Amino acid sequence: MIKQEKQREQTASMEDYLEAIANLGRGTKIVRVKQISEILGVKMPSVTSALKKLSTQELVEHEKYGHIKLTPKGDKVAREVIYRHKALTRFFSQALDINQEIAEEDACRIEHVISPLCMERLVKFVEFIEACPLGSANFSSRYEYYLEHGELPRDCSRRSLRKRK
Amino acid sequence: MIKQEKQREQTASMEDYLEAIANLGRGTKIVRVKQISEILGVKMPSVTSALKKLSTQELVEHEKYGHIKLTPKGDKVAREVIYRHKALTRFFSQALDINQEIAEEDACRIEHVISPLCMERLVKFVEFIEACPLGSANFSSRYEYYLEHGELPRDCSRRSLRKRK
DNA sequence: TACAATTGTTAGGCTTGTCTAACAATTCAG
DNA sequence: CTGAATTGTTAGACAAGCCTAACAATTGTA
Repeated sequence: MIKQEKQREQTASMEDYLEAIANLGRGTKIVRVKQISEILGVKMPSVTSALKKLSTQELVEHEKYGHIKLTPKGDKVAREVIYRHKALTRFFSQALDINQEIAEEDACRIEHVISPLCMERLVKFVEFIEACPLGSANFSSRYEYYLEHGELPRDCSRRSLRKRK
Repeated sequence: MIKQEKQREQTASMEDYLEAIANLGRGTKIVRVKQISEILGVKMPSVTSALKKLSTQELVEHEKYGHIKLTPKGDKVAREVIYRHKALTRFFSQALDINQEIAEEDACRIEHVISPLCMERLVKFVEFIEACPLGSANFSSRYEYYLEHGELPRDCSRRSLRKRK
């Protein structure tokens, strides 16, 4: 709970705006203030003022009543946020067996505060339990058994492993 | 990145204050404004004003220049935060093999935003990989191998499992 | 006990990010 | 092509949470 020194270059809010713009702008689609406001659950004036702020930071291109587009710099930040978002969602849904909706919600909040190291390890962890045959074949199912019954499955020891179908 | 409807009853800041007071007050120790300010990395006037706010919410007992103490209600909130803090730290350090300092830092931030379900699953997950012999005996070491070499260890299949020492 | 050092509070300012109300531009339908 | 509907912007207010400067209470010490 100790406050930390080093801080992110963008606030959670600004990261949300960048992320939303990136997602809405997929494949040359036109991005509108209204859409951003709906996705983020804020009113349009909040979007306008965020766009102004992001413009002065050269993360977004935006002129009055005109197009909205990420600069390369803004796009880079957005892609990083989206990467964290996806990785977290994947961890929660695949590794922890949490339903998509809640997995997304938590990812939305944690994506703004997790450190690069934890992020990297989480990704490796998911890769690992997906890649390792032991993981995919047995780990998940035993974990699920544990979730459901609150105790370890009978085959949860090396000795009995080969007997599993 | 979609903004969510339901929100916590306390802000991250207020949770931090409650957590700090609980930690400082362990075993009838006297809690001081100065200490809180140092732990949280804020100035004393910020603490005073937070205490005022928490008093009106009946989470803290505090009179001018006097003692600082959590009410039962405040203590409950604090214990929940501390529980999340510890569980997250444990997950990062034990399961992801992240050093204590960074594990704590991330826990400090994530403890304020993680959902009850993800929290619960994370706890179960750590319990599971600690309890399951397969986990403790092999899982960790194989994960560490993977972290270090970026590829799966040779024994990462059921067939070769019994050969492992 | 008195004064110096320390601790705590008050007052007021600042930033971030939200909102509402009012107005302006754009778009669309007839 | 023009007026109505929609979309976007501006202006200004507000809450949270931090800060500094100034002052007040408490504590400790000679």
